[in-house]
Amino acid sequence: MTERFDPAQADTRWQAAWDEAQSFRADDTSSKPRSYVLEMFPYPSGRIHIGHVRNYTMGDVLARYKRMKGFEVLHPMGWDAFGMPAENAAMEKGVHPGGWTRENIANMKAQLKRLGFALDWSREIATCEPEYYGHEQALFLDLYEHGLVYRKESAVNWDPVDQTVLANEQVIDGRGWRSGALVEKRKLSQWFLKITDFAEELLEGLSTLDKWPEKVRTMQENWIGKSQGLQFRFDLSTGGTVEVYSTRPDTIFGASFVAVAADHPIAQTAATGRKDVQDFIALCKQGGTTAAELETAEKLGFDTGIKARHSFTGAELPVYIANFVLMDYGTGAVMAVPGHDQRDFEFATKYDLPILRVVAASAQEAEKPFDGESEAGDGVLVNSAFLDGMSVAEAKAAVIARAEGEGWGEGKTVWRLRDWGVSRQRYWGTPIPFIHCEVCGVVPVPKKHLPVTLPEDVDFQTPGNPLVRHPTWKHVDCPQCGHAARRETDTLDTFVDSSWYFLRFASQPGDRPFDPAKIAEWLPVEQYIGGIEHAILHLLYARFWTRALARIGKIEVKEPFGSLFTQGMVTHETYFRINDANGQPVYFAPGEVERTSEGATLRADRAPVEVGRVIKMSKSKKNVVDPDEIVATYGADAIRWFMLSDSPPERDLPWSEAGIEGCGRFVQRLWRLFAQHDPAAQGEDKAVDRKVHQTIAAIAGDIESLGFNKAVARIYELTGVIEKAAPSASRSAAIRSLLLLVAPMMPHLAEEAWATVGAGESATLVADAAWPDVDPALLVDDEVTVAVQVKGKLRDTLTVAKGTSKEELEALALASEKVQRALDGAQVRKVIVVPDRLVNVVA
RNA sequence: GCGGGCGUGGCGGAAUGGUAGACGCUGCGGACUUAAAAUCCGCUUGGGAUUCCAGUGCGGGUUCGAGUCCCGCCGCCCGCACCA
Repeated sequence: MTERFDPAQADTRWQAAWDEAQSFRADDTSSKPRSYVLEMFPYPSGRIHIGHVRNYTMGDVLARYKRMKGFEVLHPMGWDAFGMPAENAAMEKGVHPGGWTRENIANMKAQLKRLGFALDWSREIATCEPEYYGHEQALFLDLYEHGLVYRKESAVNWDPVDQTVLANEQVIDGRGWRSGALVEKRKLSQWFLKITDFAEELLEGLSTLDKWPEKVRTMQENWIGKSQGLQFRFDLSTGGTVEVYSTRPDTIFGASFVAVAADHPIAQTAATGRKDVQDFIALCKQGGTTAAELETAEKLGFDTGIKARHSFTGAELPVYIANFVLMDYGTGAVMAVPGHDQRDFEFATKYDLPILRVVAASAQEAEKPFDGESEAGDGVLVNSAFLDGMSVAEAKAAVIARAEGEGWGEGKTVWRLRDWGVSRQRYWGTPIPFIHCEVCGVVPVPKKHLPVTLPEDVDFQTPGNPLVRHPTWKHVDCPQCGHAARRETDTLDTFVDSSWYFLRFASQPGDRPFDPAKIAEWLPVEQYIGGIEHAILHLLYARFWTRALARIGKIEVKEPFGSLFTQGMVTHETYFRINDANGQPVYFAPGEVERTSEGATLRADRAPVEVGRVIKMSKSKKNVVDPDEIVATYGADAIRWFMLSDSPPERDLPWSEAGIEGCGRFVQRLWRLFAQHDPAAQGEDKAVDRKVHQTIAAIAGDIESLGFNKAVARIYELTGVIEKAAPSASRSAAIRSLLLLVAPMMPHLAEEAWATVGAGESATLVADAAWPDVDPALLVDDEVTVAVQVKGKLRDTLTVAKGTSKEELEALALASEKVQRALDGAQVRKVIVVPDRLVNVVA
């Protein structure tokens, strides 16, 4: 073996060897048990980001480990290739979205290959190719046939200057990002998927996902938001009624006004011939459509002059038009209870409306004033006639029972979850396979005409959807009546693409989306790994899509991801100087900066720069590092090792130059140790044997629970033990085991060393070698260290045989000089003994 | 605003309610070397000076014993339905 490990040549050599042997190709016909390891596929932005490296390294270690444990592993990769950045590039640089995307994919694929990931590239998918999205169109039509797709009006962000629909992220402070114009809400007829039909199922399914993080399940549960409430009617002074919904019918006696959405029929009626009302409604239409924006915007209202008659008290409640009430939510009208709802409280304060207390900590506090905010907590009902003295839950039930008995309302389950709007007024997405015919209405494209492909000749020089402007693409004949008709020009939300790609990975016939038998073999995904930012939307949509396909009989599996892991971000320090002219920071890249223990200086002028906070790597803050450069300098194994070291995988990982250097050093340290493998060495070293077997067992557990940082720490520990041990057969066996333990993490180093260490063994590639066996007899130590405390404070330790009796431990502890000194003659009241762990003497 | 999470040395972190700081990074000291690199060894929570005190964001509580459990704060991060 050479003196130094040379990653530059070893990396490419072993990557080629794996390719040639097709080591990581998943075999559908294998008799081995299956394991499907999947990481969230990337958007092809152009370059692999260090966060991808972390994500894919984790999956790779698990996939390689599973192979060593004898599983047939499916570990595929693909590209979430539709989306806005390609269109932005087209507008800014005049390149075609398709060309731009495909070039990015080629670059990123080469980058991934340089990292040595054990991926089955024969199953690579790009969602922007008709071979993928054509099947998606077929599935969309299947859902349509089963009544799970429909059209309705829904609001979008409209840029009145660019005459285009904006994504939420394109709206900055209520203005269009390019035009700077004030954004308006505009209603368009759009396509929806009936995810609400699955609300109950999706909620109940969460309880089966015991290998998902608790926090993700909680977030989804809250998102689905099942609530039991009362839908009821108030009589209006203008005649007729207003239908309202409340999840807190118990607080009905605290209602002091009624608020309706700006596009509620009552508001619309009130606006006829009233300029002031029309102006207010127009004001409500300003601004974006996001929940955060709506809820943080100043609460505005307009008193219509209409009164609603309170069902119990007969009080006349003013009816306001309010900007914080949403038409798509419940009935678009609410009974406002300022005392027990914060939004209502702010509104009431602003418009000087009564704030009544109907829930209090106790009956004695019925008249207690509010302390500047509403009180949403539990308590006892007060000032509420027949409800007085009840708990919130009892009062809810009582009000619902009364309303139903008297016929003015009914208990109703309402979900926060809304149907999924999938229409996008954009080019770079899956065309929605429908045709609009003046005679026949909305007609699905016959499946035999799929895929509906995107036209290539499009122009991005004008804002708006190029599909609408295209001279010929949208003009087709109606498939039913043959008359001239128009294609749907909306494309699908890219979340649809990522809602079934894991199925296509498992099976990819040419003539249909997948083969259900193959899906049954591979699914559910054993381990899914990705960012916490996908905790709700992507994961909920993928669960929905899977259940929808199961309901219409396409597949059997109901939950796509058996186990989920959400990894943290990769972060880095920021370096900047404040620009004197405008007070804004000017950022510098890590490569431009010399870091010292005291601070940092700019290489260019040797003058200091500020060291800013450690934050998520982002181009705008320039705190990014390029994985390719790291691989070129330190090799793939060093960057992989860094990704696994130190930080728990679910937490953020701060990148540091010193850290990667340390990883590079450790690769060489292992190489030197592997070179000491001596098959002829004789003699047994029980301590080394024990350490090795304990480490093998522990690391297997660490990898299976994705505790990579712990596995790394154990490898450091074992390395230290082997280095210090005298030569023996045990030591040589330990070196061989260590090599196998690091093989999933540092596969190139492991292959290079295996050529020597594993010479003559059946597996010629370490990629095909088996995980080392554990001798259970070697897992237990025969001696243990027991802590001795006096009144909970450590005073001594005892080294005793494992299993020493309670009585003996107590005697030994009391005999300790240190214990006696700490007791200082005090009377021993009690001795707590936990065998093999500790003795606590209580005085 | 609403929902979810996190908080331990100079830094990343470890610790089934049972010895807080494993392991790594940095820094400092030493060995080897003509020298450097590489490598190896030691020290590295604070205070007090020998075996003591304090300490896991802050304030309370439960317990023989709390980083871990409970209550109330503070700070930071993620998501909020058209970013992916």
